[in-house]
Amino acid sequence: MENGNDVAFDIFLKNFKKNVSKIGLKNSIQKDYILKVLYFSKEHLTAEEISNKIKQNYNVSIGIATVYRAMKFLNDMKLVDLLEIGDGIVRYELNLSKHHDHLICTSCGKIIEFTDDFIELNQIKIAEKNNFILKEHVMTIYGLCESCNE
Amino acid sequence: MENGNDVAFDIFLKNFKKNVSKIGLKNSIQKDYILKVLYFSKEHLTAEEISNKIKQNYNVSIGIATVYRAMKFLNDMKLVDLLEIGDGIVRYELNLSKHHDHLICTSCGKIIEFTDDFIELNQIKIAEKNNFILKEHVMTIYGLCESCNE
DNA sequence: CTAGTTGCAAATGCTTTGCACAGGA
DNA sequence: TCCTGTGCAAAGCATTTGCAACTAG
Repeated sequence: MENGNDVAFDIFLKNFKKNVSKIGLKNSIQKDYILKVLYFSKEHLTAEEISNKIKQNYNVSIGIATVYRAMKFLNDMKLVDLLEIGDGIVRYELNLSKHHDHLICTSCGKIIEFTDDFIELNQIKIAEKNNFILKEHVMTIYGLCESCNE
Repeated sequence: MENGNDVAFDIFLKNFKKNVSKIGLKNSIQKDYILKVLYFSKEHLTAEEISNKIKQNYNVSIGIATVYRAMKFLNDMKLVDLLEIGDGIVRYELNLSKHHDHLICTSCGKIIEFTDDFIELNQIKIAEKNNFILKEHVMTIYGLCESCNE
């Protein structure tokens, strides 16, 4: 999958490149690899991990500064979400599907995603009640996962 | 208030000191001032701000390292909660009342606290559904506050 | 050709830590 | 006295930035 062809990813990448061009910016092989790694990774990766995976999987070296700049760019484009789990290192994930939140194991660091329609609805009410124009929300639940609780 | 007497705070501080002694550790004037500032501040303060406020309000200088060490200590004692709003600087608040969440204005940085029983209940269900032993949760809603939306 | 992009290294800025000294118990 | 807490400065680390070289359009 990662080294072969994936039609969905190809379409996604093509679309991304088109949008980049549309706003007058330039595409690069580096951004392609970064998106590829984010797309095929189910995990929430740090900048360091993204760089390492590109090296491992494709034997291409990308400067860490480039990764950080790409993440900022992708975040501005609303294509990437940031996740802070409290250890001072920002993790990134592609924002392809609908909004979801996270369940984090405080013992092993495992991250599980979940979606909850009630929370999605509730945040609107809370924002309204406080006269806020809602933008987004982050909900993170901390606990012990099944394995760590044995 | 801040320079006068506040019975509630005095009791709180006395109790804190008793607990510190109970676990065989030592009290210090520095921790007293740090707690005092946290107690009377309605805001969520950074380590730097805590140190500055102590200097301004009481004309006492406390090393920033001491503040960080105190925050870690107070956090371990579950007396202080950390708040990360995404700018890379950790903010602290005394955890005296029941759990609450935050509404943050992405324009001016204003922080409003709110409590929502539904969210409190819902997190339990979500944790259970994923076989997690619930510890705590953090919910943060981002948006534009009234003033910033004019 | 021209402006955005990359890579490296240096700089930044928050937080932590080593160590000598001060000060609670 | 003994051991923890403090203060300072240095170290650590993730992230950002300056700049020269590179490259897409």
